[in-house]
Amino acid sequence: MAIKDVLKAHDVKPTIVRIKIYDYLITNKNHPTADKLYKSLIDEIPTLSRTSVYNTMELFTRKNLVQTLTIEEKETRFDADTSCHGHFKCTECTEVFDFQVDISDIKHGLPADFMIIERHLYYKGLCSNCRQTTLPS
Amino acid sequence: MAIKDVLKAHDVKPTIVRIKIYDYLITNKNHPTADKLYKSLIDEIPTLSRTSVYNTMELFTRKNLVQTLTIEEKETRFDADTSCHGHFKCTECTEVFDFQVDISDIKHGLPADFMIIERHLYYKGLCSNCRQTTLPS
DNA sequence: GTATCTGCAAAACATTTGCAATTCT
DNA sequence: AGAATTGCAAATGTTTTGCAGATAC
Repeated sequence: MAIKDVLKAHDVKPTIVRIKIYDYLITNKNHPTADKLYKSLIDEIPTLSRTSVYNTMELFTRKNLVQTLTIEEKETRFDADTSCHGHFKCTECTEVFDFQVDISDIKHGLPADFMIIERHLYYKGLCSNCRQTTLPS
Repeated sequence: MAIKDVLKAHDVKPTIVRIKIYDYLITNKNHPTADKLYKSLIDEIPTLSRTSVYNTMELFTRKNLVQTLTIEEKETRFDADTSCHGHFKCTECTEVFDFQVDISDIKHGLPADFMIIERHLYYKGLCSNCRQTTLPS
């Protein structure tokens, strides 16, 4: 399905800015911050503003086209994969990796009448690469 | 054990500011932000500054006296319970609840050579109260 | 031509930094 | 006195806001 049709299917009008941003997200599954999106796209869209990136991501989140990741304070990241999965952030290279996990049926101690809408699981640690580099023992 | 001894046990010199902050955290298990801590303690310690709150929380985190919660962008919260447990944030009343959960042995799809150092699980939704209030059906 | 989208500049906020004043031993 | 702690004021960095100009149907 073409990108513009994905946007339309989520009730989002396909504009240049939105198509390019969504394209970036699904092409580079790298959980970018707003600033990273801006810097990555400014060459392609020289008139792009940070405001538009924020506007777009707010819209995408509302329309469920992306999910918003809050792993580290001061950096909101976006993920075009809205399915339920975990995130691993390497504290050394700062890369964020997706991982598959089923957290929908974890036994938890919450009262039964709490309504759970979103579930987030993230780990922090060292990825394979950085583990070897920083702990050369 | 007296608070000052808890601090000493974690290699933290017990000063008035530090004792009051730690006292607040274990007395009100309400996952306060830095600003909430500041506002809650300014009456008791009229010379208190936000800087000291930040300094203290950074020290406490480093010395493993508290854990830092990042659930929502733009609000870092602190929890004096450093054991492994989940957090539920009610999006209506903004309250954060602890819940008991065992996530140490969740089956995940990460490569075996990733070194996991921290695990965080949080849910968002509506607590019992707000569920009744906002969905009166 | 009207509604929506975009972008600039300024504002808002949380957090950090540099440095001076204070406190503790 | 000397080292650590504290607090002020200014700086930083991210996100938001108001509004004007551009774009689309």
